[in-house]
Amino acid sequence: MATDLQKEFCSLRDTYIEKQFGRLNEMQRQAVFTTSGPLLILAGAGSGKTTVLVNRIANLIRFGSAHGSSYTPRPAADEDLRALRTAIMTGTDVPAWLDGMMRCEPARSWNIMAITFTNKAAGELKARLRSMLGDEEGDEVFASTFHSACVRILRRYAEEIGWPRSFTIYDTDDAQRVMKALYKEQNVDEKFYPVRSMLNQLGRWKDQLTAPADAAKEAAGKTKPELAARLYGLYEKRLQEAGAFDFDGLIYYTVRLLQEHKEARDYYQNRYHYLLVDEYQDTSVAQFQLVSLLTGPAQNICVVGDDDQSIYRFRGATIENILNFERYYPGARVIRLEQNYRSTSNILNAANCVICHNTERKGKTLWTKNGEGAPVHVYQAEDDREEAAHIAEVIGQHLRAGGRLSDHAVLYRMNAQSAPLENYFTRAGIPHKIVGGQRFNDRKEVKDIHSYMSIVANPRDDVRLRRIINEPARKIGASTVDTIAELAGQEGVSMMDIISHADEYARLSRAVGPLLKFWQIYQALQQALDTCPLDLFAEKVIELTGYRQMLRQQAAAGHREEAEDRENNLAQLVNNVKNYCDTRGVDASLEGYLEEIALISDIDSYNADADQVVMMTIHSAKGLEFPYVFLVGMEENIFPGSMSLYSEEDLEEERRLAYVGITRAKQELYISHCATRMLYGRTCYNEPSRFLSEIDPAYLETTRSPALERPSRPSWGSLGDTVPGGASGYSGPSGRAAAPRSGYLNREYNAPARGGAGRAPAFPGAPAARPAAPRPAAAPAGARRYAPGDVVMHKVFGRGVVTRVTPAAGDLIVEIRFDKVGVKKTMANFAPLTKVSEGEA
DNA sequence: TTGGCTGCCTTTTTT
DNA sequence: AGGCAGCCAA
Repeated sequence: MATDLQKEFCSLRDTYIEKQFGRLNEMQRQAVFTTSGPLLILAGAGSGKTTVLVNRIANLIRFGSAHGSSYTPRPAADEDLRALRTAIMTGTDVPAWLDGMMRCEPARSWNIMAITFTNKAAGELKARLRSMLGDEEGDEVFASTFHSACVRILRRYAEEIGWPRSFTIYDTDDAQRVMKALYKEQNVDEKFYPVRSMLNQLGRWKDQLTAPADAAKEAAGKTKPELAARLYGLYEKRLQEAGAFDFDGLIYYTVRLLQEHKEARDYYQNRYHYLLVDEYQDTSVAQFQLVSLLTGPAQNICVVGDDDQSIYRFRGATIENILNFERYYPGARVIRLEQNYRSTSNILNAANCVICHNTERKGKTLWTKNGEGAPVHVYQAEDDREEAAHIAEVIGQHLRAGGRLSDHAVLYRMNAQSAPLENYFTRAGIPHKIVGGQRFNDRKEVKDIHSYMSIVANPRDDVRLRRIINEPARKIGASTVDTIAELAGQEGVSMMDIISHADEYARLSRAVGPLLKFWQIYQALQQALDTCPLDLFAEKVIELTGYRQMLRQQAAAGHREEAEDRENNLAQLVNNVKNYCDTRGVDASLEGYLEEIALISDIDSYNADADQVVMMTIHSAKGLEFPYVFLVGMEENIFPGSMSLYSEEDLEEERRLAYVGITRAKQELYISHCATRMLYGRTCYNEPSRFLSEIDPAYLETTRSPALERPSRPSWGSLGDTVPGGASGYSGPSGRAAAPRSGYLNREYNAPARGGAGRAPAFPGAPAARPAAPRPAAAPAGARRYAPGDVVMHKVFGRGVVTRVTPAAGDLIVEIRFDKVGVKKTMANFAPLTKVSEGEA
């Protein structure tokens, strides 16, 4: 029986704990104080879910389930109450001797596991835990991505399920190579069943935990599924032989391991008492199963997600996980976080309007105490180029008013849309960064060198071996490689084993020279690994394999630009290895490095600090926020994409994507669409997106391009205003100069390759052979010449004075000191620049 | 075996 | 438009 003193102590303790989390709103606090049992937090965009996660972990560690309980480890004394009251009043921590009474069944930090989807999210979580709990305690919480968590588990138990401890991780490209090899062996026609869709199918099976045998049963009698199921079995076998997992395999086999091996299961269930899962709406069946296996009977599982932001259904995410959470876990608590701290109400209302049109959702309406803000700007552009110009102009206005470039993000549906924007931005001299698209580690030369490094770490890795055995060319052709593979298959050894005694096989006699030479190179690499630090090893790989020499030759043979680029990328690779060594110190290992690069992506290295406009797909932008967001290409066939127009489910996913895009904006949102656009080399006329018409016009402010107000005028009629004298390219005095290679202007130097031709289009996409005739008088021939002292008007940066002019690559680099935004460099032929007055020559 | 040319296809993609 | 795969000629 609790004494009155104890009761009072508990109530004061509640007050104290509440105050510790006083900056949270009521719903957030409820989420934090629900410490045990299954909990589903439906967290709307911008509702502070990371804050909730971090605070919930902090509460688990500092107070456990003390809040709202009547537990005290010993009878409370007057002195205890007094100290507690003081702490509450002064806002200080309780004295150490009270610590024991403040907590009930607290968790230790190493008993907590938090799983996210991206390295970036995991990193952010870790950083915030460190700052809340202190470095030491914060680091002890296991926060990682699904995939790294699985790698960690498999590194411990892989042998239990027949994989080597030092397994390799295959990316999509590796997987494709395996599948293509299988197609060849099995005489499957790629046109009958494209490799991509085949791999998608296998991925879906793995996401759904369907084993090859079950897939075969399910597929019986249907030609295509039967083929897929057969290849599924072969593919998995092939990967096991290579000692590799693909991305889906990492999850799939971890689940299998935990299902089948009690010891492994018990280990993790005893180790982790509390599980938290972020972005739960993006989990697959397999990931759900993984989580529930790790949770064990205690069911202390907390998942955070937003069904309205589920945008990876196409990759196996099942929105049902979130919709059915309560069915899986009877008695689960559901808490909705609907207060938004990010956006203005106009932006939020627009987002709500759009998402309301979906039927498959839990239902949730975001609101905010932030003001109404500006209406959502909708701009109808003439074409994609003019859309870019308009965005640049708006950014320019903000800059002149003191805004920062990095406050602006341009978001699009697909990577292909970045090209016209990027063109305009580089030419106008607007610093920008494209996130996503071709990743550094996906570049051919980088992948090649990594493949060499992989086969040193894992000689069984036939896929990577095939990749580089003739790269650079060493007279080991496809037929030789096939023979080796066949021999390896017959003898049940790896291809490298065959190569190491190539001279013993009559069938390889023709290629025996090159093969033994390759074997020598391989041995030299192994030796280099044993004797050098890792970064030097990487350097030696580039050298010993002849890769550098090959690039040098290509450079000499007239591909200088490309070959130099590649060599620079390899230098960067060596740099990355060095960085890896520096951060890992004595723990650095080849396997560790390869694992890291396999699991890291472009968005992870996105750094919001650099003052640049960011451009990325909406998918990549999930989880990010920006004061000013431009949502471009809001057109039917683009957004929603033409592939999704005929399926209600796909359309709903597109709509969620639109919702994600809209809710990235904090202060102002600019949505634009074009009357005309170039897509796949074809001119398209797309209607404005249906998502636009779903928004109540009360939240919108619509403007059109001036060019569209005069529909009879040819479209280029307006170009002259923005690009004076565009047609008469000034060619640098001596034609092409060597391109300097620094700064954000990098790509511009290459751009005007058509340089001195005199008929170069003002912009890509502008009519190429436009005669000099219909151009406004404001742009006389020769307007492209600038001299220091000239006063110019730039469409984005405003008024400025030319400080320096340098000829380069058939164009002029004009350095201008702008009144409002400081010194910038632009290209004379392409910048939206007008001369106001001549300087003193 | 290599390289060049032609013809095809084109979403999104945290890992 | 552009990147890639596949085919053919040397």
